[in-house]
Amino acid sequence: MSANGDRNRVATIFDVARLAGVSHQTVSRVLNDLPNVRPATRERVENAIKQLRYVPSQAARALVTRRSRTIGLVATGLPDYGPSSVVLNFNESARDAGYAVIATNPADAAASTLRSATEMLIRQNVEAIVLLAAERSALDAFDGWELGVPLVSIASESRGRGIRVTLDQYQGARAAVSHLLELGHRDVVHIAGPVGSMDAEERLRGWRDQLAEGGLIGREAPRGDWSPEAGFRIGTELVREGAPGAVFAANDQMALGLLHALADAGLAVPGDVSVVGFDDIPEAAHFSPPLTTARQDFVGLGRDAMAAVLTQLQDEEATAPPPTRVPQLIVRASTRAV
Amino acid sequence: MSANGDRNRVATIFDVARLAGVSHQTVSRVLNDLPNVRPATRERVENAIKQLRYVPSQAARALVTRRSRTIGLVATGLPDYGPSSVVLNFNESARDAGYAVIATNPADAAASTLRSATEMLIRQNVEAIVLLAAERSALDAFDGWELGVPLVSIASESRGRGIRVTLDQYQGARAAVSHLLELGHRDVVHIAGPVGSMDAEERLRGWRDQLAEGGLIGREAPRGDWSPEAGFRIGTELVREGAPGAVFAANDQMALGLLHALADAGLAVPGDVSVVGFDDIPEAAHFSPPLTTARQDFVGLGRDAMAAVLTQLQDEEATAPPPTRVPQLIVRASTRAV
DNA sequence: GTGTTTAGAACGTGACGACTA
DNA sequence: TTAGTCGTCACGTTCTAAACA
Repeated sequence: MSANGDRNRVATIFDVARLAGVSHQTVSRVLNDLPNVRPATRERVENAIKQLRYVPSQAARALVTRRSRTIGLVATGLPDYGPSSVVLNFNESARDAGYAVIATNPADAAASTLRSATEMLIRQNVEAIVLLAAERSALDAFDGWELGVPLVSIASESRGRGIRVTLDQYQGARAAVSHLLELGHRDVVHIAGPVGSMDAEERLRGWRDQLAEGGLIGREAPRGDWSPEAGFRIGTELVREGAPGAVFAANDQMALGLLHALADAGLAVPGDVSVVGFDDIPEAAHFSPPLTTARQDFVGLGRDAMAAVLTQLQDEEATAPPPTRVPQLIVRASTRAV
Repeated sequence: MSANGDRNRVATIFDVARLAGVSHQTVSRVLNDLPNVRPATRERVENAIKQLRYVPSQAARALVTRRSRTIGLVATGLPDYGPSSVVLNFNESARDAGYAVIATNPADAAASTLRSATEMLIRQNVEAIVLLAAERSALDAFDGWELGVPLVSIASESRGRGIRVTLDQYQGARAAVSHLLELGHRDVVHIAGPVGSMDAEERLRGWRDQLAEGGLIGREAPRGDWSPEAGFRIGTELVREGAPGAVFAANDQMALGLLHALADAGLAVPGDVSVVGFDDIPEAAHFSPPLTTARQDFVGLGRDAMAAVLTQLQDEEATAPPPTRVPQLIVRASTRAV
């Protein structure tokens, strides 16, 4: 009957106070590391806390301080490697700053889905909301919406409200294409990401601009959806039309599918076709052949996002935007001079 | 000055009550969908809520109901595909059940790290804790620890306290090896995962038992750490010792590194060596060659975990363990009959 | 009576001013 | 004066019981 311990009662600050022979207010001072507590008193209180296995009620605390020590994260694009890494690193940074993270992963990027996911976070009284936005529409869903808390968006376009942190997709793409041009390639096809993806648009723009700077105009392939399957399908089409000398794929997964299609067609990489990807996922170094790609600093991005949150929460105006991080080209074996 | 709107005051239940011309208690009834509210009254209250953009304070609610509507998730093994998928699907299931998830990702699996991460969740007054445990030591860190809330662990071994949900690594491994045996292979090497990983141990055991049932004893390769690099390194060593007829790699990433090493050595897959992986990551279908592997139902696992939480939260004893899910072998082009 | 509504008492903290040695 | 301590109040909700149509 009572084997599972039916003492539901949990110790409160008053229980601690009684056991330590002080007032609850003194216990509160100890809990919050405030001064003006005699060391001996402090010790008695701390012992009582340990003895009763007392844990302060975050609910009561939040009620009176109006601070939940909680941040809401709306993350799209999971479980892909990039977004997953950002979430992971954001969580770590938040923990280091003493915040807990309530994460929610909308099933799709529809405005209504995003809003209801966010409303759940608001109901949980998060102190700020971080939006990891893959698609432009995700940003738009927040337009003209007064959340009541600061908003930080991780996105490749500067639209909508709130602070933005980002990785420089445009420069990353230019570096990738520049590498191919330096190798003497002139026919550089781009397999772009899906319409509506801000990363996809920026990489597409970088590809086009870098080619234009060399007086070239690139062939546009159909756009993919980031998946290896898309890369394979589009690669197969490319081969049918006549394979280009070089392909810049908008991410590593599509590059993988492309490699598959080229191999199936009996084309050698980099012998016949040079391939560059984007992201540097952990698998990329062991593709066949190992992939040249643009590495993104997801760790830094997660940290930037949390730093932006803290700025919003502490200061009112001091919003020096974080320095934008530029992807770094990792040259492996999938590219070669013509 | 006041451009950013210095009205920090947020509407309370009393403000709504006043505007609707009712008592705060009636508003509460409306909020909680309780009966005995006249339709006309309900409508007036709902209008007032909308007009004031009122959001109930979860803190105040949690204080009086002692329910935070929040679940803590301690996740190890991120950002790998498997754990990431489980987290993603658990989050969705939790949201469907009306719970928010506070996730924390301990940097390492040391007991102290795990405990402090968990203590943060306890301080947030989560109603239950879910432990996504890759390593055995993670489970051990919770041994003999009275959390004060239900514990559900997602793990491949049944040790420690709390309810456990799992995928059947052992049967998955047997299916993989069985496939190779049916193809006529006798020399089936296993590249196992790291010591301490429960998944690794179960897959190793499945490999050994399935071989033994055929009267065979397998060669043991050095153990890897799940990474493609480990697969490449161990693969290179295998080649030096004389390549086996078949290899069962404990996960797809190591299988990828192995494929890379075999290709470098000029060995054909599946011509010279057959390879089977584990997980079926999205990339696996486009490896060179496409990988035969054991697909895991991470979606179902996440759901199982949330179902277990709800069971713990609602009933006291009705703990029918969830049915264990068995991985499904996906046969592609990396295996062939001898 | 019965369906609706109301007033007051918790819940467990932190803020604040007052009290003591 | 001042370091240390204490008592009262407020935070915004749900619960309980009583009052009203």
